[in-house]
Amino acid sequence: MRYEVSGKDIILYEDDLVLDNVLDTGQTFRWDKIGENRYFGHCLDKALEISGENGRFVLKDTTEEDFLKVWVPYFDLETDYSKLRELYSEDETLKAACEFSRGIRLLRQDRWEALICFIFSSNNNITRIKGITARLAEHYGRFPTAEELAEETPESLGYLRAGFRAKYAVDAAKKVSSKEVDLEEVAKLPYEMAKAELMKIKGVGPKVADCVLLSGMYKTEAFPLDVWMKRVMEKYYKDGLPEKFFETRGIAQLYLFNYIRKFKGEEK
DNA sequence: TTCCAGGCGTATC
DNA sequence: GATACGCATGGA
Repeated sequence: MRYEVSGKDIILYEDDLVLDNVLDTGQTFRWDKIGENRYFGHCLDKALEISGENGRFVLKDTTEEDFLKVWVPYFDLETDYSKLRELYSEDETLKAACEFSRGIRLLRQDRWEALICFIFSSNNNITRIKGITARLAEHYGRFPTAEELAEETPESLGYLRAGFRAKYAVDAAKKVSSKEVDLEEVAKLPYEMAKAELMKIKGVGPKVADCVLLSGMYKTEAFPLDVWMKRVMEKYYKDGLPEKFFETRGIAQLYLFNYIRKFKGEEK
């Protein structure tokens, strides 16, 4: 990764980044595609328009300070994914998935934002999840804090049209704001303990917890098993994923998920 | 109309 | 601990 300041913009040079494979694959629900290789979205209250392809990107109207403090960590630009892919290439399926899903990265999202967004993701589709989170942020003019959301009720959140998930969001807000579930502390716990803590929140089961642990707390052992990943496991890993991938299986999951959903999905 | 969407809580065995 | 079922909403 290298970059330069160009007027009000930042120019980013990074060969290992494909926006469609990072911002439009169900890892985050806070970005909209506004053109070919062009997205507008948020990390908490920070908004950004990013565009580009083939290793060159423009972060529009971005200070160098925001770039270094917010977007470098968010896009995980300090991690060398080629070393991971080298490891993954020892496995035939993972190798194919990596070749298909070029430029995937694990987003380092805000913990609280990830928790709420993935609560809204359960038994839901990406378009609706984006709509719900957009209405939530629009209502407050920014992404609400846990304290603010804890004042709400499932009824007062009716405008979200989140269905049965509204009560889960309120429960999460109450437990997080009261520190019954202290996200700062949870992030420090080892994977299994952290997962158990998150699952104290209603609406947070194994899958949602793993998504929050992976993209909200960067625990790369977290391995979200949804319907698509269950198909992957049945088809390619009947005896389980090889042990050598355990520590980073969450990132392997990103490649496999995109592979089965976009590529194998089209084959029917 | 019916089915499904990156699941989860609850009841039941 | 495993399995079945309902759940709000909206697009296909």
